[in-house]
Amino acid sequence: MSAAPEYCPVSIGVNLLADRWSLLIVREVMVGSHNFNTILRGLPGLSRSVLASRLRQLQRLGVIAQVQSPTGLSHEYRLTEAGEDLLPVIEAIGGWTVKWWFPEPRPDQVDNAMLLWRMRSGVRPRHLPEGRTTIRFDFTDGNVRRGWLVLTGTEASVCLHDPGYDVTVTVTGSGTTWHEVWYGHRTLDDALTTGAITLDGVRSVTRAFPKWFALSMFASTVAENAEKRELPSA
Amino acid sequence: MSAAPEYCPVSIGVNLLADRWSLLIVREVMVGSHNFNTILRGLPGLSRSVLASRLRQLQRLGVIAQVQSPTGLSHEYRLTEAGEDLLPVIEAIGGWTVKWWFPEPRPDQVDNAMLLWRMRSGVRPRHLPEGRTTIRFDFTDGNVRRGWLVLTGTEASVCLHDPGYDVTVTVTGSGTTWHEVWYGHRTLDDALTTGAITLDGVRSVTRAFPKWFALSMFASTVAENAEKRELPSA
DNA sequence: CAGTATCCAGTTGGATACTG
DNA sequence: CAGTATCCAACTGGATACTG
Repeated sequence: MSAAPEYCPVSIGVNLLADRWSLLIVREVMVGSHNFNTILRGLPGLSRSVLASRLRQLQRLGVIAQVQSPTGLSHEYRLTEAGEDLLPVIEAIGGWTVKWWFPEPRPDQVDNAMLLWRMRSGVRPRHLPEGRTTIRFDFTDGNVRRGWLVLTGTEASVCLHDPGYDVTVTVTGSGTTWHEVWYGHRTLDDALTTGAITLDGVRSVTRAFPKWFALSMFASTVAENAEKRELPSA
Repeated sequence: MSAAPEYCPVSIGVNLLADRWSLLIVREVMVGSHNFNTILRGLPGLSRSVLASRLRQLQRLGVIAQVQSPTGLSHEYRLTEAGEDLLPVIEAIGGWTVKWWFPEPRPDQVDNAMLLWRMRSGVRPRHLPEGRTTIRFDFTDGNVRRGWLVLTGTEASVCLHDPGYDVTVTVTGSGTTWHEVWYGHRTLDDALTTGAITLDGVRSVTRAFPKWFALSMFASTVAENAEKRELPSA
């Protein structure tokens, strides 16, 4: 902020957005976290005061807005059109990282709770039965060994303690395997046929699994890169 | 750096690249600044110590490399393939800014010297005569009132004092007009036909002006946005 | 629950002088 | 020219407690 902001699009943009949290907050809102504590939960390491300050700035920039929630009782954070327009920036950064800086996860990077949190936003309720669907994940390794994804037509939530609902499908596999699948290092098909991951429960839901369960937005890029590396020069 | 880096492409990428200078340094190298002081010159507000530190980090990241210069006497900074791959990130940020945060320049944002510096990297020597071409810019307003662009087949340099060469073409116009043209708020054609900018000198060079003189990489986007704004809803 | 206020340690970064 | 070393002021950001 010391130097006069140069009149140059890249320079201005970098000054507005390029800090440790702004884009991550935008991404978090983009994938479905719409209130303060939810955003905070999705961004480990971010402190309350910094989030508050960044939210203010992003509102000033017209990237995020506070709107009345459907109930009208409260308000929530939503992206404006300018905020949605940051998707290409986020994709470009993620795409670059995936190409140049994204090895398979080390064991200490495996965080099952965070993975469930990410999975939550990938669910496509259109391909699920009416009413509530409860998926229980049994991880055979990692920091958290069991978690629930509770899905209704409009909402997806993560529980780390038994919510008490009937379990529609139980998913078993190692946290490492799930990370590899989610981020595209390994295909779901492969993990299922080798038995690294197993699905048990209501048939219609397990069979449609790949339909309603979306992977990370970078999974296909990671997979392509892995292929290229295996075929060094065509 | 306090929190454990999350295993997520966007998060990792943001941590690696999203600071006030890294991407701007990459851009500066990309457009033709290959040594320390040249980069420094292109980035007002950046201090020597910070540049040194960022260059080290970018080398560590494999984005920039120090290579022997053609003469072999010295070395220079060049982008690696990973560095060139950051172009989409830079374009995405610049594109977003141009769409949402890029009004016409205020008078105090007009910096003719910096504009010449930017123009330097847009020159396409293919469309210029053999040998040296010297363009003199006479600005009718702004911080710097006269500047020279000295172009050879392989190099383009900026002088703020008379280099002494024969002037091939003299360009006259206000700094504000040039900013508007360069960044796409106004077309060169328009500025020439209204006489806001005039070109004098060797005919073949003036006639080919739009061929060898490239505008900012965002000029076309700025122009498109301006059009859209004039036709509110089609 | 959704933030704000306060405090303080740690880091960043600008200026300047210096070295090879 | 191409950086490095040093110094110090300013800012950042985490922790915690507090308010509506």
